[in-house]
Amino acid sequence: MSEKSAAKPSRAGGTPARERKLRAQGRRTLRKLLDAGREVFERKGYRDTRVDDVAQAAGTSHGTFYLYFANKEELFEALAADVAEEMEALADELGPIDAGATGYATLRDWLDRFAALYGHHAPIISVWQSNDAPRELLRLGRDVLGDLVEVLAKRVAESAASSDIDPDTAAVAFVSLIERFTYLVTVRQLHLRRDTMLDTLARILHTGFFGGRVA
Amino acid sequence: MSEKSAAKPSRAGGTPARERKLRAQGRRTLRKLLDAGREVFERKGYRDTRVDDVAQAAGTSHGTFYLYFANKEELFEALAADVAEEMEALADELGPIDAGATGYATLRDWLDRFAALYGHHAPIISVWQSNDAPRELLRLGRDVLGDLVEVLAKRVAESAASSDIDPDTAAVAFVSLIERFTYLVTVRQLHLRRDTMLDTLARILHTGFFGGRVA
Amino acid sequence: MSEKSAAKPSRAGGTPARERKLRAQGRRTLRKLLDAGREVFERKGYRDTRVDDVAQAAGTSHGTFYLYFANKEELFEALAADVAEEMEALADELGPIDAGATGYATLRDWLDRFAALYGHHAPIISVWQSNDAPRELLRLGRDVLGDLVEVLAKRVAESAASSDIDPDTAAVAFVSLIERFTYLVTVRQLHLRRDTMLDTLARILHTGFFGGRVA
Amino acid sequence: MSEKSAAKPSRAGGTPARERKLRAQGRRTLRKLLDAGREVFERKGYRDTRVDDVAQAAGTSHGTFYLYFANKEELFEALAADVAEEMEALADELGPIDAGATGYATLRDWLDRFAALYGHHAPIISVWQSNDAPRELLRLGRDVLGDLVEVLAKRVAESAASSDIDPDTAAVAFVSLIERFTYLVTVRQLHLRRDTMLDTLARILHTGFFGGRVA
DNA sequence: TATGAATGAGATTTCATTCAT
DNA sequence: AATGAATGAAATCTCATTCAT
Repeated sequence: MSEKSAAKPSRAGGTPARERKLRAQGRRTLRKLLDAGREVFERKGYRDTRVDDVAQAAGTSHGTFYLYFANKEELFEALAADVAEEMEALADELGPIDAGATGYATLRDWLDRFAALYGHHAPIISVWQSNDAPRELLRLGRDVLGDLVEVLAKRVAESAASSDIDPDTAAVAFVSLIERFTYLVTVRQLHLRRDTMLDTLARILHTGFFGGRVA
Repeated sequence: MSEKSAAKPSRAGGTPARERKLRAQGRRTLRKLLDAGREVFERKGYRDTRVDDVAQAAGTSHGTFYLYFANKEELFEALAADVAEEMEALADELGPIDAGATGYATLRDWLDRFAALYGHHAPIISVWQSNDAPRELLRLGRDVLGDLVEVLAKRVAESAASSDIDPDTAAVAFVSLIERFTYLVTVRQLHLRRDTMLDTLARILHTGFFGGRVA
Repeated sequence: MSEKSAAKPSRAGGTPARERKLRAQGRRTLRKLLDAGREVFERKGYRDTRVDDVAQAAGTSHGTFYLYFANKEELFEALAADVAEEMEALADELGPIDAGATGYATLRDWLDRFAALYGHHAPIISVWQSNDAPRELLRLGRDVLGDLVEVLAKRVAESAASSDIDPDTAAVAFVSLIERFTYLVTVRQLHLRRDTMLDTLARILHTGFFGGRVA
Repeated sequence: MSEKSAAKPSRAGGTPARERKLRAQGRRTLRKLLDAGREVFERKGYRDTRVDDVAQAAGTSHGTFYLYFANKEELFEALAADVAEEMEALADELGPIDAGATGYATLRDWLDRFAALYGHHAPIISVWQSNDAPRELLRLGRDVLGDLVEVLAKRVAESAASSDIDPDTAAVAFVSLIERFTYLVTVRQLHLRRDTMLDTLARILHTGFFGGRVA
């Protein structure tokens, strides 16, 4: 389990911002733009977000935006970096999963936190997966994914089920399941009770990936 | 119904095409545009595809495109309708899955066909999931998804595992897994051996969702 | 008073049609196009009428149109020529207007026929006045106008009022009044009772232009 | 109300301009676009005017136009609003017309000003009458017309001639005459001496509509 | 630091006209 | 004689980015 890193990557802003030393007012404007970015990306999606929308939502002018970010993509990356960091931290927090009740509990708890994190950052995450995202973002998505896969492959390999299944394949499958499931529930608004959902997911994953036995 | 329906929806073309009567040459051009569409959408993604690109790839002029489709979206819909139809047909072909070797075999076989179909149409499918697709396409994606979920919920409900898990949640989870997994492997080009992949997936899904026991 | 010319100018069609010898079918198609033209020009106005609209309304194909007319303007001219002819004939029918009851009656009767003719052909007429009509049409409008003005200037010059007013100015004013008035009533759909309208117009014109005295 | 209102409606510009706060330079550009609009509309007519033409005439770029007006129609409306305002002010200035020399003089004077105003704004006015103008402009034209008709109906009703003629019909006839007459003289360039013209018009209108008696 | 102003490349779409069958 | 097919010039509008104050 890694330490939560204190400083948010986004704090530095984009290239233009980093080339200057920001004073109080500058930092305030930077923050307003980041907040506005989150809000607008969520509302309109990455492609349909205009730099103008962000500037307006931040209560600044169009020109000001370019004092802090080189373009829309850079703003998004700043936001995404925060999320990626949190995601990677969460990946590190997944400990070994045994086939018994403890493993089940550990798994369910982790899923709970995963879902919460995803729910919180869904608009950002759903962009970096979205295929027609800019290269740089795809890379970032791949990195986060890679981290998750790596941890999971290790956990699966340690587990009781390791004789029957290929850990790497399984890890990708595991991530696929939780990622897409959470996406559908969160972004596409499938309505399912949270408890049922977590119980069922945990049960399936525990049984399917970790040789879990029902108590 | 597991019959393959003979007529492809796309054959009719878009609104403008349907309002004219096409002769041999017209049908040929329509076909060229559909083929070009597939190819360009695959290469550039939906958003980055220009009507001009498609026209050019089809070896026709700009204006000709609009003789057959009202706009880019209509072309995409024509292509997507074909895929949706095939997907729904495949959903109908999934029979009951028991907990034994037969169930495993049935499942593996079906996954094989699912992966093949997905692989063939990945560029189309990945668009209609992609969040910032136009409304109409989202609806289509949701329909296909709904069909899959419906069938799967039924199969899970019939199965041995039904006492521990909620069939609807499970169905969504199942679809999430196979859809996203196939996406990652196909579009994002994760390299895994096909047999290992299918074995592992089938094993996991059989155990996790259908109470499967290792032979 | 001139003879009504028996043959309608439009019968010959446009340049392409005149370069061929039309047989029965050809003449039928020509007629269908002329009728369709009238109808569509009326419905959409000159500028917003598409050659396609006319062809469709005539139940023929786009290409066929060009077998009979070189373009939209030529079709319109064919239609307008008929109207111009009728207008000019009507101008010739205006006899002398004396200051007494006979003059009043003559005037009222002629106005009645003018209004009827205008009402029947309003869509055509309102185009050739409309300022952004093509040159050729403007010329045609000017010709018709010139005819009316010429006759009226003569009638005013003959009349009792000729000492106080300039016949040419008066003629233009007269035509302006009846033309625009009829336009407003017909095309812009001002609702006025026909009898009141004719009585009032005749009274005003008789008094104002021809020294008419109330009986 | 016969006060000239100080502020020109056009000063505010179109929708986009009103959503921004203009500084000195912005106001200058706005003005250049309005002037250019007047000039180009006059030269080419509404339909044949391209946004590009206006931008070029204003010495700005294409995109700049859209910073101030949403489209060609909005620019025209801004210009037309000014004219409409002046027209309505002029309508309000027409006082009672008696049958004697005073009435004649009042009428002649008002006609003089009407002709001057029309002459100044002919290109704008001739568009809003022109039948295939956009809806919004037709409405504006109708409003101005309505104002004129209203005042005139009142003046006619008060006058000596009111027993013989219907004031509403007469009002429409009056407006028709002066509007179309001025149009023909101004736009279609009929050459008549201004004095003769005004004398004749005033004489005719005074006699025909207001029971005027020659001195 | 902030912001209004300007730019222009680029995308979409329409439609008159010509052509081949 | 008829008609479906193709073309491409032209017009509209958007928006990321740069500039000047």
